[in-house]
Amino acid sequence: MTIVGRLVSRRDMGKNASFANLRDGSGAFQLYLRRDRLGDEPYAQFRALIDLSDFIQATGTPMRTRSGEPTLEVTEYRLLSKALTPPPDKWHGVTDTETRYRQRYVDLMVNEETRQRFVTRTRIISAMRRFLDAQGFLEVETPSLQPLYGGAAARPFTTRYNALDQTFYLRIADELYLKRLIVGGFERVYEICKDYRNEGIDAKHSPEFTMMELYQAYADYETIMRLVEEMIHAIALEVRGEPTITFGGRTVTLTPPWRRVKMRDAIAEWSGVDYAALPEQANLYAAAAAAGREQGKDLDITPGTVWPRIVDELFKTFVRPNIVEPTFIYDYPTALSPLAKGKPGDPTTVERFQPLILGSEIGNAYSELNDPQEQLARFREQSRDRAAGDEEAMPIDEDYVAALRYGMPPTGGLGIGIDRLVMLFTDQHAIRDVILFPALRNSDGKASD
RNA sequence: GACUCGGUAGCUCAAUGGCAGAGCAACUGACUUUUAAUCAGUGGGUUGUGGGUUCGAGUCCCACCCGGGUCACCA
Repeated sequence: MTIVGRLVSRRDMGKNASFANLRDGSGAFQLYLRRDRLGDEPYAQFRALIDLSDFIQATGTPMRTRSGEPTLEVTEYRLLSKALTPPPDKWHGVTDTETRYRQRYVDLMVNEETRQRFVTRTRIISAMRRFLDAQGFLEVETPSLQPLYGGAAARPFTTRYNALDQTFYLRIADELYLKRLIVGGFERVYEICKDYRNEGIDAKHSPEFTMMELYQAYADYETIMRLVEEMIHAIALEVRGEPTITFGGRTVTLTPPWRRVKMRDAIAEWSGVDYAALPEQANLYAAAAAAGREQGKDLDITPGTVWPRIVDELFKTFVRPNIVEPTFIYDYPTALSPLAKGKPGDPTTVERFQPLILGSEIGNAYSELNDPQEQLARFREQSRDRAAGDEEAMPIDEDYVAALRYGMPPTGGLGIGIDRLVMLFTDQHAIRDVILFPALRNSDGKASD
């Protein structure tokens, strides 16, 4: 029998024998090295030259020790590659968060739990791919470098495209490109890719994050709700072997159908405020502030806060913490969603929903706005907000409007934040812990340019 | 960006303003079924950086750097 791996521990017993453990991707295996089996010279060299973290290949005969541990009694070994830096403390490992992020390879080398977490991340993504592929979705690739950004409300990273001698932006979303593909005749497309938003970093936000977006022709947001609950359920079965997840000590079942609650009803139920009956900003503000006082909740609003922000704040403060079981919150105010299709006969509301699990928003979906004139009007509204100082309002994408003029079928769309989903599945409360190499400032403190 | 906690040996951590230490790792030696092996010994430090107070600073003060947390920002 021959095995290879990294030397992760050793116990030398006198001049004539050693135990050691080799680890490879499948686990660790014990070696027993005796001078009388290996020969004087090779054994002496093992003692003198082989260090922890070296990669070696060992050949020998399988045996069991007194305590019954499967062990390879080595007759021959070979150094495959040499480690110059010794590994961290064998018992305490590495706990320093900065080291774990900066030198993730050390974290992975030492902490089995970290390795497992990233394996789970990969399994979640491949389960998602399998599910979508089986549903007939076509995985596509769209540009990361875009002459015009759009598809979300966010500040972009800006860069220079030398060959084109033009300013480009790193994508904040792939939405507008994917919908161009729907116009082009693809009926089910998806893309799993990095989006980049030039904004703050905290436990739930990383400027560089992974998103899955999909678009399905001849579908609406109700179709997408069914797809989401089935997909997340399927991923749980595949990754965890059961339709549940446990996060922060709470366990929920993901079996469809999930609860469906209208945004308006949810806010009315938990805060007592019916925003649809209060179209005037001043009235809504007064009602929200009163509800906050009554329930002793601290709302982050001022008399100047715009109407849609107050609705959002009501939702965040009163509703979100109470949504534990998987739930679709649906039918959002139009002002929050410039790319979503309005509800028939109700210009104040769009066909949009967000799936919530254990208080966490794992995605965003809507019936896509496919009316070019309406879309242009919404873009112009954004453009006015932009002129008024809203840096996150979307720029007008003339070519996207031109695409819609060729006709886009009724379409349902979805975005799932992969990192947040992985956080839920792995019970992690910091997004950095599900990203292999989270962005950190230069450790020497010097600017790099 | 604000507040707050932290940064000491390769790793995990100690040290009333008074000689900078332990365990693991490394190195030397003992031990041929150990597994956090055991035992004896040795070496290892610009205490994040730069100033200041003091007879004396890891410790107190100021500025800065890096990281965590909370908040703000981010639907």
